[in-house]
Amino acid sequence: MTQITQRRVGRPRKAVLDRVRIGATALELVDDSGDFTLPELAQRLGVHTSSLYHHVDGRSGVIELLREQVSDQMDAAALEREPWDVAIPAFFRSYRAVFAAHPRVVPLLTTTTVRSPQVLAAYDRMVALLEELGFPVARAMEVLTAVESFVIGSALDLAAPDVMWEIPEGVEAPRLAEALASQRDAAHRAEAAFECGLRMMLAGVAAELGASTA
Amino acid sequence: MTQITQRRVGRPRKAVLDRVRIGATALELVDDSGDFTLPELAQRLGVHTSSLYHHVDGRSGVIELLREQVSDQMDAAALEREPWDVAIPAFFRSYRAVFAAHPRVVPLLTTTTVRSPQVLAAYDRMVALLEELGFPVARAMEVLTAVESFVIGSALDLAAPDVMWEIPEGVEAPRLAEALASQRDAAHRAEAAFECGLRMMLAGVAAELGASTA
DNA sequence: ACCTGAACACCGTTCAAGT
DNA sequence: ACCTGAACACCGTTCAAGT
Repeated sequence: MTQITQRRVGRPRKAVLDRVRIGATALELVDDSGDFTLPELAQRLGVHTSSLYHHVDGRSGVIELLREQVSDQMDAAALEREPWDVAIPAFFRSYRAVFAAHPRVVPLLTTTTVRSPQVLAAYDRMVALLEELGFPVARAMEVLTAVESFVIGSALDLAAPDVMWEIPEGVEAPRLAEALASQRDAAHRAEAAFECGLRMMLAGVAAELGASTA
Repeated sequence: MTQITQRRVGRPRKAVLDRVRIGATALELVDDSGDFTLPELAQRLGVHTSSLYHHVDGRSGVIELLREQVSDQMDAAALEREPWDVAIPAFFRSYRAVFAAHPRVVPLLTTTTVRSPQVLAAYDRMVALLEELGFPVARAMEVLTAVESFVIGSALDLAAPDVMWEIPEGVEAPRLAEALASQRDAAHRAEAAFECGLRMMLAGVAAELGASTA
């Protein structure tokens, strides 16, 4: 019986790795376990840790791939809709929906800069929309950054433990305790708060516009 | 010449470490370098890594201490003011100010649950305020969580690199590019966006109240 | 109770060797 | 160009030994 042993050393005829496969596998890993290490990732890919360095710039490079993976799933086309107060919430809902599907990646992506072409295109479009509404450029950026902060915070809320607040023994917080007790499950809670905040933000845009043109 | 060599082994007469000193030193370290390791922390404290385990539960325990350090600096008393639309922004400004003073700790604190008595007292008071305004409990929690998400996102913005968005070569985003160019320095930018968002959120509270009681 | 020093498992990164 | 295997520095955690 001839054992066909695959060659184990040297360059394979066809590359076994590519950036997309690495990114997709890393996303799976984070979805499953909440974090990733390069050895774990390499194992899932059936490869040695050092092989990864031929395709990505170490751990931080993998995080970049994670960002690309989720960015690609956002619905940038949502911003083509009319009018602005349909387009903007539609985009941010898709933004949040992607993170709701992958909550555990959120903490990994909070610190770095946005470079994704699609996401940049979306923000470019939003700046244009806000300017059309009558905001001067500087004000448009303030509004946009404020909304962005809210959305990022809401995404983090998805990754948070079931309870955002926990009242230890001996601490008096009766109103908060009652309010916490009245909440539904975690997923519903986070979504309701997001929708509420989105409405508040849109009301805020209108108010800012009034103040800005007056 | 008699060399007075300090004893180096066994329990010291008086404990050299305590939780507050560990927390304060960890905060310094994160302020300086953006992160911390237990060996680094131990070195600053003039002690061996393993000594830390007599006072805190490893690395995650140190992160808890960091949370306590910053929570203690928030102005929970701000919520005693009147009326509500002075009290609430005053509290969140102090909340943000603490993180503005320690931006690099923010990414370390995003995932865990709030347990700090002072902060819980603040949220308890805010629930009460919102209920007095006429919100049912469930709605009050939605509003509060939305504002909290915005504030956390804004705190993260402080830790972010100078530019939140970066347009790579070949990517078309003329409006966004222009808007980015018009911005002032990072600190000013983040603060202006925060103040703008806070105004928007307050306008949103008013709008929600109208919708809720109508 | 509290600090030490050694030990362990694990991680990220580098690099020469192989095709 | 791309995978391997060994190597290195470093980290978090544990624990027996010492006072």
